[in-house]
Amino acid sequence: MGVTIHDVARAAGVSVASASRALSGRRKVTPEVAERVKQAAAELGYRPNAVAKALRDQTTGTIGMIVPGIGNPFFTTIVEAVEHQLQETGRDLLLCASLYTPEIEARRLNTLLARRVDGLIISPCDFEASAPAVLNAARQVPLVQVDRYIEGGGADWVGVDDDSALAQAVDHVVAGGARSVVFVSSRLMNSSARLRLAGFQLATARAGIAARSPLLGEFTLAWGFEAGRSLLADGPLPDAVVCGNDEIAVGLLRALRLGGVRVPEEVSVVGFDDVGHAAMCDPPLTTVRQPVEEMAAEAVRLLGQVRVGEPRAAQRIAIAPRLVVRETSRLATGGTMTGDGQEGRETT
Amino acid sequence: MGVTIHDVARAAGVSVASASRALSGRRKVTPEVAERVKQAAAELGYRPNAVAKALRDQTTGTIGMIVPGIGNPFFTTIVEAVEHQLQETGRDLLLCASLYTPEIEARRLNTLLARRVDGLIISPCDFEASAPAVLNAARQVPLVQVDRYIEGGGADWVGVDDDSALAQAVDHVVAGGARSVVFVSSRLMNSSARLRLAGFQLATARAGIAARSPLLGEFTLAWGFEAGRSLLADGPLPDAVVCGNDEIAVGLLRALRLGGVRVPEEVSVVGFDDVGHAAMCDPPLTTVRQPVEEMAAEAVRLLGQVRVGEPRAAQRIAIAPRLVVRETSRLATGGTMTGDGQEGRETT
DNA sequence: GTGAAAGCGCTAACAG
DNA sequence: CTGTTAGCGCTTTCAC
Repeated sequence: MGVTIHDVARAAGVSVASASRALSGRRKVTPEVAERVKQAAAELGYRPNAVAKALRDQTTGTIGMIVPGIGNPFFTTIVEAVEHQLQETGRDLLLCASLYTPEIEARRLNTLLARRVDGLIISPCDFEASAPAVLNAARQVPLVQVDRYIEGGGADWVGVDDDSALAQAVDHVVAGGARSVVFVSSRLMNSSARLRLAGFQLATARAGIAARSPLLGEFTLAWGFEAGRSLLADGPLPDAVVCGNDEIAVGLLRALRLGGVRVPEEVSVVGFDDVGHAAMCDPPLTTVRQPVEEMAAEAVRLLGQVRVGEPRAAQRIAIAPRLVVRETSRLATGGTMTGDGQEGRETT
Repeated sequence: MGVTIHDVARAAGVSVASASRALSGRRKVTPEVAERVKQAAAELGYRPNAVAKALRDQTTGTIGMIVPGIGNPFFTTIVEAVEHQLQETGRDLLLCASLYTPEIEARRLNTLLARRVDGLIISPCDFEASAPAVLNAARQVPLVQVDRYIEGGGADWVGVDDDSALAQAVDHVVAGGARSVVFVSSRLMNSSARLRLAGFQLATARAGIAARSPLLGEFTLAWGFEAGRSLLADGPLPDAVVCGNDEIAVGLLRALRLGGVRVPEEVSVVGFDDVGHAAMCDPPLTTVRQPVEEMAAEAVRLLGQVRVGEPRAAQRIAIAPRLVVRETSRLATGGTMTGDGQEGRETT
């Protein structure tokens, strides 16, 4: 470690200024000088110091990202997509997990700000408690929220259109003959949980069917499993269960299976996200696919638009999702699907 | 953005040196000065510039991590564990995905080196092709490999004891009565695939049972599904299938189910990793649990031991895994397990 | 086209 | 205990 541009300049017999110009190519130098410098750099194994460059340029080429947890496959997918988007523009991702805790989240925000990230992409863990830290960060650096957001609408956001999503899910099970349907999701500390519940209630009201009181816990396999058991224990089963995410749906499926309930013959189940293993559980899960790549692309694009200190209306971009029909839901015709379990039939 | 330590010093009526000392607390200042400085910093909303500090200190407090892909839940888990370990010591994670491509991997290594990470944790995607770039990086900065490693043994590594893992898996299905068993895994471009196949062959030889020729593809759900189909197509089924990871196992399970094969009555299936949804698939998967937290802790600890340029024998730490028996494998007694599907019975 | 020098923000000598 | 100053490695005026 430790060959600097001074070493390169000396070896090439030019000034550091010329060396810098030759290496960056952003300014004219004699071809002969350029050649000599590049040669020297290669021979010495010169590697530009990004830290020094960052200090000088006041820009790090680094984007900070904070998600509640990397264990949740949905967040994983979105991290992956964002990382991919950033590659395109030569930037790197500084990744943090808030572990679903506003205090940790605030701390992570501070260290990212201290590291002078050029922008921040965050899925705030708590609708209310996350707000102060997020708004404060947004004052310092371009910030866009993904999936979850904070109350008050003070910062840009890109996510899915939950109303559309839930309407598709509810209409689908209703078309399959469901007359009573229950929603199993997370407690309402985050925006996704709130929006999805609201969307569900709207959709069931519009469809004129009985929405039993929702079961609210966490976005986890374990909660889905538990909810499934309590459904089994608490009297007559609903015709359909709509879930707040796929993890819940998979856990629920497992509980129903253990309880001897046939899906979809007795109960239809619909998930949300379409994570990788949704197509491989048994039966393959009917779910609402989040447009993750689009969301990531949109988030990165938005990030480039934001100018700190330039007052401008906060953008909210809700992308319409698509229902992917697999085999946990009854079809309108009354039959069930067959297939190889890999690809579902998609609604148009 | 832009309140510096100079601003704080001026506001407090002291020199930048005193301000720095007061803020860091690493040197004596009058309590009264300390108070004034802290007050001024708070009022101005001063946030130390980590980039400047890094340039000055020649250390960034940043660890780079490169994994083949974030889509694979095993890597996700390990990233999560490493991130968690780093938090403890106030360091941050610069995360990259190589997308299973040595060229991209080499490029990512270079940018991490340019960013002057204090250390590197990598799971090299290719046993051979990854070697030059990884060894070169190891020459510049402390580097430890996790899970996968490169040929030649030139760099530190921490992972699982694959021989022990496969022995446990094979012995378990043999105890359950299996006389023929096939191994479904990834092609041999990475060390995990090689070691696991070797471990499998060793274990079957020792057990004196028929190991049919292995099916080698990728560590994905899709490959597991495909392998399952070809097993169904290609004549008599084996008594047991041991898989290179859980993704493969879950895909395979699905294919067998579609083919009308009962698991574990007709075929036992064993996975590898014990990722989150292994307990929730149907039936819950018997698998070998990777000690991910220990691996991450060990990797971070090792990183602290390495001194670049100090020649020292490369460490190789193989942690023994544990077989988690769930319901895809026949037990020695000939029966199958029952349970809530959440926790498996663990071997001691 | 090239070089000298300033300066990004910070901390650690080094004097006082 | 406090202040002044050098310098981390880089790019970019500003003169020549």
